[in-house]
Amino acid sequence: MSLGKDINQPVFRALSDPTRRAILELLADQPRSIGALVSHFEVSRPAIAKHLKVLEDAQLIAVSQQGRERINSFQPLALKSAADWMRWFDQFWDDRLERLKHAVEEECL
Amino acid sequence: MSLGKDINQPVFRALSDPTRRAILELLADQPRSIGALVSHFEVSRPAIAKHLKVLEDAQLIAVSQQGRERINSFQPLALKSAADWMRWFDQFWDDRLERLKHAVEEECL
DNA sequence: TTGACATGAAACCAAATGGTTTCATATAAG
DNA sequence: CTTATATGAAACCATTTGGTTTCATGTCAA
Repeated sequence: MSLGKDINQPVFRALSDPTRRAILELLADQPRSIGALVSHFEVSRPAIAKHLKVLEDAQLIAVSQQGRERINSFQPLALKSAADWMRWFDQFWDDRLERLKHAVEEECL
Repeated sequence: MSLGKDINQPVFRALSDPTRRAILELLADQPRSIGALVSHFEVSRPAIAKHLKVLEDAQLIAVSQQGRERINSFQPLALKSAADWMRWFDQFWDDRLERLKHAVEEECL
């Protein structure tokens, strides 16, 4: 089955946490330092730092040192393969909808 | 931020495991009993049963008892909100591509 | 140089996760 | 009825996860 390679496992893992998804949304708006991110949450700075590490490992963000700050920026590309995996089911979902529509039509005859 | 409601957290949680994603693909092909699923993997039946529980909690599958068998069927609808969340970044990704294209064009002048 | 600030890193912890084995139960088949 | 099948359920276990606190380090500013 489609297990084995599973190139986007790190991405799915990264997306499984709500805080990480929120971080991603914030970084999609604009690149930010860790400190700038922390203020948006109620967890400690090291906690956010760990989340960023997970996101970085999944290549969902890129990090660049700027003086004493680390600027984290969103990396949309990494989302693509995961999004593609989902999109396949989307098409499937449309099919089902279509079938349901047909079924309802039949029933109404 | 978009934390708080997070209606699709169970879906993202469920998708974070490769075995669970593989199960979902199998069920998208056709509904199957637990036993029919187990043969596709190298883990024990209880392990698969637990995965199915997670998928069911996320409403990614529906279960119907048929005699002594439990038939698990894929429920595409639950994927939609999660897919939508991703789709938002897709558009963003296209934007970036567009910007990059413009940047390259500028550079070539 | 001396602080103050932004962060890295380590040690530690409770809870969740993914897995197992064992035992119980309901149903289909002889 | 008896047996084999399909599953549920419980107990248990190692590892991972998400979080903390504490301490070290590098950099900007006075």
